[in-house]
Amino acid sequence: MTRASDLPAASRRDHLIQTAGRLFARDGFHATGIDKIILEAGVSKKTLYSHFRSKEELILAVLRVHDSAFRNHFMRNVEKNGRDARSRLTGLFDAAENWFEEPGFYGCIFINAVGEYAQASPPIRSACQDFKNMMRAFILKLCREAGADEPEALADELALLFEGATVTAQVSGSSHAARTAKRAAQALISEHFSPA
Amino acid sequence: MTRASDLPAASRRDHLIQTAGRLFARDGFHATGIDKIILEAGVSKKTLYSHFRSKEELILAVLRVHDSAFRNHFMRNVEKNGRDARSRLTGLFDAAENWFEEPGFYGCIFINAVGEYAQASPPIRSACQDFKNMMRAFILKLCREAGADEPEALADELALLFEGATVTAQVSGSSHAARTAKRAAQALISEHFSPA
DNA sequence: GAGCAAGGAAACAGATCTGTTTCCCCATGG
DNA sequence: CCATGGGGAAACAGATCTGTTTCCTTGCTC
Repeated sequence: MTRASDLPAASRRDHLIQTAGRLFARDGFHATGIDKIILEAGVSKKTLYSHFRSKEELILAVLRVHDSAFRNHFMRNVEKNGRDARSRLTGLFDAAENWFEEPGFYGCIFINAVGEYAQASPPIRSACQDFKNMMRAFILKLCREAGADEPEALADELALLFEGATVTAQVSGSSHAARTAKRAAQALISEHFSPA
Repeated sequence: MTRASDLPAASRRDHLIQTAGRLFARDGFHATGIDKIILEAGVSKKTLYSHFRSKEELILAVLRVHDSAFRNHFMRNVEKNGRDARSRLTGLFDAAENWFEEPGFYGCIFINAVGEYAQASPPIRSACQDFKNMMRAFILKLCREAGADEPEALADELALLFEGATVTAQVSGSSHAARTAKRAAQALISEHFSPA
């Protein structure tokens, strides 16, 4: 068990964000009360509110941290396992499969956040849009590096497959959608390269 | 304004489901209190609880009604606008575009429900899985009627595109994803037919 | 007109929510 | 040894949540 009281303030902040993120992902945002978060994190309410002005600010911090952490982890995974640029494109969906099979996978936290806060909190909605834009930019970079004919069009299509696989994995509770997406991606990719 | 008090009991039930569904879709499930629902529906709390044992039961009723209503509406739209069986496959995404452009579009209510209740309420999760299975079955039927080579595989792929477009439209607030999905679908479909 | 049933309005109960404040402990530095 | 300050525990405030109950009005039927 992590002893939060032994940590310096900066780490305690990270620890809170980590804990809150896990609970938000698993149970949802409204369903996760502040009391549950501080209990799980082993921290007092006073400490939480010394780091975050409100629950909304904590949610935003969770989303920001998760944004960069997930993208780092995911991009590294894709870049490492793909030999050439083109195989990295299908590698997107191998990385997705790994993600879906992680024990703490409850779908994309940004999509869930939009479902709960799209109308109530524009900043939260913006954070989610930012994430999707960054992911799309990463896919686009891969498409360019692979030399696709219309990289923008291909990136949009692959991003759709990725979203679809994520949601389907969340609802079904199975990672099988990743394989379907990969198969579809292969077909789409081969259409976006001039005949060698 | 609909005068709820003038309606027979059966219609009042429908009216409550309709109203609750609109609020759930727009603001989320936890964020929509019973008080807001009865205020908007013009009905007393006593009446609501005479029709539904609990909020969860109301949510389940909303999901069940929305399931059949949406599928009816959507299937009719697809069947009507597609001349031949194959054009009905791409027509899926024309219907999606229409859906995304409706004023009250806030994404797929089932996906949002899973985000909020996957862990807390197995019945709600089941209702969402049922919906996704029915949609997949409809797409599969279209694939078979069109004479696709591997209808199951194609149906899975098109369903992924459909999910991806829905989520992307929700997060971005634009219906553009429907066109991207249609373009990708055309490529996938052409691969699933033996060369004429 | 009398009786009856449905439903609205609103009080109520009890839990839970976010966020603030108080009090106390304890470690650290002079 | 003492002062200071960070943080835990918990009370507190005030709002809001689900769900129940009470009381009253209204309209329908006999």
